[in-house]
Amino acid sequence: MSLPHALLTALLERPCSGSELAGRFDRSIGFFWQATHQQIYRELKRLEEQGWIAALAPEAGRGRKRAYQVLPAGREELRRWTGEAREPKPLRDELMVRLRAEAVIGPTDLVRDIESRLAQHLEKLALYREIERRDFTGDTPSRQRELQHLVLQAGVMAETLWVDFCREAIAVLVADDPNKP
Amino acid sequence: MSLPHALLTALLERPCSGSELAGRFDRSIGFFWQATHQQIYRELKRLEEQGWIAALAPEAGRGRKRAYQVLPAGREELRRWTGEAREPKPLRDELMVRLRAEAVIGPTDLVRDIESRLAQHLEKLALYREIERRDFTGDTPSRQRELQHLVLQAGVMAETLWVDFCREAIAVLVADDPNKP
DNA sequence: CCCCATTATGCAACAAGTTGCATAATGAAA
DNA sequence: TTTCATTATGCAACTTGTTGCATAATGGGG
Repeated sequence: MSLPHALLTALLERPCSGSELAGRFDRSIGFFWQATHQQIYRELKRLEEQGWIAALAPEAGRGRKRAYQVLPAGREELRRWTGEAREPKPLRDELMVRLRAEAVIGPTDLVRDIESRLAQHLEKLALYREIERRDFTGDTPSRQRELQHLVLQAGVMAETLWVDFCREAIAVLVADDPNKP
Repeated sequence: MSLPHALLTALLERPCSGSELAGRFDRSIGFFWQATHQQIYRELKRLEEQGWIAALAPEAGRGRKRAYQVLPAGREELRRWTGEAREPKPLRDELMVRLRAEAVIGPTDLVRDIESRLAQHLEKLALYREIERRDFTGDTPSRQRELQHLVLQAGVMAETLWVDFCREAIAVLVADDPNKP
């Protein structure tokens, strides 16, 4: 149950409309939490019914844009949820299943996919580093900025891990495959 | 759509019953892919209907234990799926949402939860290292063993990343919190 | 022998994620 | 002015994950 809380967080950072939220979940928030516009609207409706958010007056422009803001009850719920004890989510990635599958089946095209993944992770790592340079350079930041930087660093660490892992995987997959040079 | 393929992989590694699969998904396979027994039975039924697996004769013992094995069509499907191009799954962890939430709300009990997580990740890292020492030490292994080792290494890398990240997070959370020493 | 605990299988309800499709409102181009 | 493209919102169906609960079969203990 994290989408409602991700929405509360995003709206506390900046009140905005459903479609703007969708855009933010495709980009900045989407680096660590993803959601489709269908999900977002579904959840916004629920949050409103629960009295955690309220819609503002509709805005001018194309469509029927309507912004939302967090109410005190919503803020309190987010505080409660943030501080509660929760279990870490174990690693769960289908690439691991595929590696185990190739182990038992023999050579497949998996190594090509991993090469493609390596490129994608390198690209994303470069993007994160660029964002870091652009947004988190300079003087002593506020606590808020430090925490935001921390979340970005998690992304950097994750992409770095995947880059390293892809390289190792390629080495293993190529080493014993008679069809590869 | 990975549970069916995880099941095919597990059954190719070793034919066994639904409840044994449930046990393996709680332990070894569960290090990189998790599933409840309800899911497993649901999926086994589907795999059987699709002609990818077949049930063997019931075994002696408590309950109604029935083992499954993979059929040629199932093996072929697993080969196809393993080699196909697939997108990497982006980072998605509610701890990131919570850190962003604390950034906008102010101090909560999140640091206590992260301290608890640090302990859990250290413990799991030690477990993985022990498994590595026990199962993957010695001479030149087969390709299969190398790939299995690789998947375990992914677990080691992931736990190491979480250990490092928890430490950084604790440092940031504690640094500016007037309620912490 | 009977009872209880354990093992094995599986139905059901609900939540959350994914994908397809739709309507309403507006702005820009012809 | 009309038409088309874009923006914004949202319903619906399905899949996958989560949790509760249930029945059948067997073994062990009293």
